[in-house]
Amino acid sequence: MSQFPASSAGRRPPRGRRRSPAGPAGAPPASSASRQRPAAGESVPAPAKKARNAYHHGNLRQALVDQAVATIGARGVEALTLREVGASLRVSRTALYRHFADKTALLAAVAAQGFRAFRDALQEGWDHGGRGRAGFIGMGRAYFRFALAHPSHYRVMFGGFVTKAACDPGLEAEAGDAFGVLAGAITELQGQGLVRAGDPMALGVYVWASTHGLAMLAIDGQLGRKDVPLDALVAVLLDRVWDGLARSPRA
Amino acid sequence: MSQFPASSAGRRPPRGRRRSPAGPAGAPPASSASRQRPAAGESVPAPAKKARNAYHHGNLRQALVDQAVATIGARGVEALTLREVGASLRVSRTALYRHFADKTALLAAVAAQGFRAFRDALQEGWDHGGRGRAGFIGMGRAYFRFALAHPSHYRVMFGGFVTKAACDPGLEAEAGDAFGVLAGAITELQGQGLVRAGDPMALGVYVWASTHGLAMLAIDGQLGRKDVPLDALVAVLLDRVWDGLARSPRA
DNA sequence: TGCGAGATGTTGACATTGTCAACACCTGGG
DNA sequence: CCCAGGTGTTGACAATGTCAACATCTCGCA
Repeated sequence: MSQFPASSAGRRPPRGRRRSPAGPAGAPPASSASRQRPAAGESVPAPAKKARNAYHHGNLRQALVDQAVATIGARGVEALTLREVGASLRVSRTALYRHFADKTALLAAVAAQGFRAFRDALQEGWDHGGRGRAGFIGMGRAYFRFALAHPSHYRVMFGGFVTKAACDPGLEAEAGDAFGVLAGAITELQGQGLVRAGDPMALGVYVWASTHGLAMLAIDGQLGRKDVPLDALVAVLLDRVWDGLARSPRA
Repeated sequence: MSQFPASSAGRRPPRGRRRSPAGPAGAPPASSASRQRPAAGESVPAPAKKARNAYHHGNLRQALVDQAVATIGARGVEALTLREVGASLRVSRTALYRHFADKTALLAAVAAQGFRAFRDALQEGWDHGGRGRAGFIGMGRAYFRFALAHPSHYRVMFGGFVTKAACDPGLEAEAGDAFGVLAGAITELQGQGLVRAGDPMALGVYVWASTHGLAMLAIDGQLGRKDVPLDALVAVLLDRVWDGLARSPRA
């Protein structure tokens, strides 16, 4: 939604109702139980933990996020409707407000879930590639694999639907973790003498920006009728990025 | 006030929705081939008869685009409301439908106007920098100057609000022109022996993706916490991109 | 010159959507 | 056992994009 004070009529003071939307949103120190998806994974089988009471859902919060992820994946963010999410879960349209402050908060949770999976994907690509040049390329390929396999989810993470800083400090941390994988890899490559010296953060931003940029251009159809196939573009880009990153060959 | 020179670029046949009952499947606007794209900022001999009647606006189409650009620049795309655009121009909320098929079409026009100014900015940076390495860096800086000066407009151009191919063939052409400046520069640099051989398209995508990625990350606040100032990131990125592009030093 | 067809603009209406308020239900801890 | 509060429900509302029907203006042509 708007990052600006709603132009519409002033919001009434949130009278007693609004339970702590900031409480569970960020990092609820009390309930570690509500936090139950540490690893990658897209869809989750029904929790089925508590025999659903027909009134209390059991784990509505996570179910809402999963449903939102599913809808977004299938039909895009713009098609996401709170009412439909509720209906899909056999729950009224406003049940969601017991778990999220508003639609943006739901999107933030969706983004956070994406960042966790994303981080794992990057890490996997780096490790699996052997943590050298091949690991770097592997990480890059994993980046594109993720972005192109879940373009809509990726857009929620990076498309400015959620303003991280303002919205959810936890989300910013998740995003930071994903970046951390990249920054760590660069530091390691520097240690191996494969990558030039320099602030790993700045170099990491270079790498991230390049991959992110190509992913976004591809997702948004900006590369439409270029005759070069996307795979080739990815390959060229990763090669060029590596060359831009590599230790200068004569010093 | 619009952010860009109010160019009343080539008038095309009005694409407004035709509500005529007999509308034969789209009623293709004849003579769309005569479309031309003058340089942004250029003023076509506009219909001199301005404010003529208070009923007919004179040049509502361009006024709508300008107003949309202004609102978007001031308060972001999400704050853009057709009703408000109309009200600002002293025109009813649906007057717009005589000139645009829907809101997306208006955004497409906004994007197209942005692409023209963008192309000119890139060209200017390239020329002004002397069409060598300095020109390349100048073009890159111009890129960021534009994106950061008009972040919301930039998002409309690149943020997937408009799906180019489907929406407006003209828009795709405008975007292609902007990219063409970059591709042309690369070709020229190859001719000068400064840039490695290879498909200029693919190399151009590499450069574009890198700059676009950093611009997007910056605009969407993804770099928030990093202590490295943005200027430094830009400088590092352009240097790295150039190195990745430069002729391999020993082959 | 006069006129009618189409371009341009207006008002009314509607479905959709996010969100709030007030209320109902359920569950766990004293 | 009982109630405080978490969880879910219905009703309502304002904002918005868009359509339909209508009003007004302009220009090309007879």
